[in-house]
Amino acid sequence: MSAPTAYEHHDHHQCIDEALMAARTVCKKNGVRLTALREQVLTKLWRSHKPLGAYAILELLASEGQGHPAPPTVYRALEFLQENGLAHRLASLNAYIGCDAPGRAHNSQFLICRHCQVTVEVASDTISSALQSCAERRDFAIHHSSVEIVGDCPNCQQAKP
Amino acid sequence: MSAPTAYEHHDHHQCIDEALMAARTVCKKNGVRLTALREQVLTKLWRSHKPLGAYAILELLASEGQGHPAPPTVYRALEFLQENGLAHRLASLNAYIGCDAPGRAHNSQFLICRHCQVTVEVASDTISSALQSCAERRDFAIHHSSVEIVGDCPNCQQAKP
DNA sequence: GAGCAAATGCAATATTATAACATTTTATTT
DNA sequence: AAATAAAATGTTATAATATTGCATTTGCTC
Repeated sequence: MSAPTAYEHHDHHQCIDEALMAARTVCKKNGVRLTALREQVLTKLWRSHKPLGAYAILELLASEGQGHPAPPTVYRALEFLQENGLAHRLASLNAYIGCDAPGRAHNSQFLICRHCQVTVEVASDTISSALQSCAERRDFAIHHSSVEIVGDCPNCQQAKP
Repeated sequence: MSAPTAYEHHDHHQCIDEALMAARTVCKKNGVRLTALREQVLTKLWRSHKPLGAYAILELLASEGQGHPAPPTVYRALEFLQENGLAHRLASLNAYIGCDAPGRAHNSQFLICRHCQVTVEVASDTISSALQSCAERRDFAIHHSSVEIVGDCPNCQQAKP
């Protein structure tokens, strides 16, 4: 019984709830505070299986009554979430997404659909070790890596072939 | 007798010249025009083994007398160079770099030094096929990918350990 | 050289992100 | 519980990156 991928129909409410629970656990363990604002931002990210831009999040917050926050508010929350492994930034999109596996070591890659933008996080050991061996061969010491694979997700391949 | 990597000392003038020759060949083959402006931008990219931001290129152009071009000028040249496989955009840096192997199919990855910014393009089959098999397993059809590995290059590891 | 397409110039503006400083909230110490 | 320190958030302004739309020029074809 593995978790459904974003492409499959699933109980999305539950999916969000689980993410929030996991986030609380991680924050407790890290001795940091998952404040209301940070939790709201994380929720926005999880409501969407698509990456959200910082300004999109900003609008979502504004549209939900919480006043009209300014950019730094969102960027700081995103920074916090990233530092604690609860969210990722997708460089090729300038957008952010909730992390699939908070708490676990982070060596993830992303499959980004160029039609529907649904984005799936994967943690492929094969890819990781390919990166590692490529770097080693060149005496390069990896600090972190960004692997973003853009293409057609299963749904969109069917839809428009 | 393989080409030197960016880390090694080498005849950089020759390195630029070769890149320009290769670019001319590619453009002829593609039936497109390597105009003066495009060639200047490509030269700027090759003068540096470090990725350059669009506005940095803009300043270099300005500082070399050619009037004071506006952003679209540079962005259009960069777009052209990318379309013809002569340059790449590094998403994680919002910066651009000359392509190492113009003409050849493009399946490249980047090793970016976080200290000196020297960036090396590699074309690892191991990585490519790892990406491919990861995607296949999820019925994802790759269109293109962005692999940017950030860390410490050989020189900088020695310098500040 | 007239006509057309491609390239460039140019002005304005959109989008993404950060800096600097004031205020508020939370936790800690007394 | 009041005083203090630390963390988080609010606010304003601005930096950095990128694009749109339209005018002009350049180079090519006939």
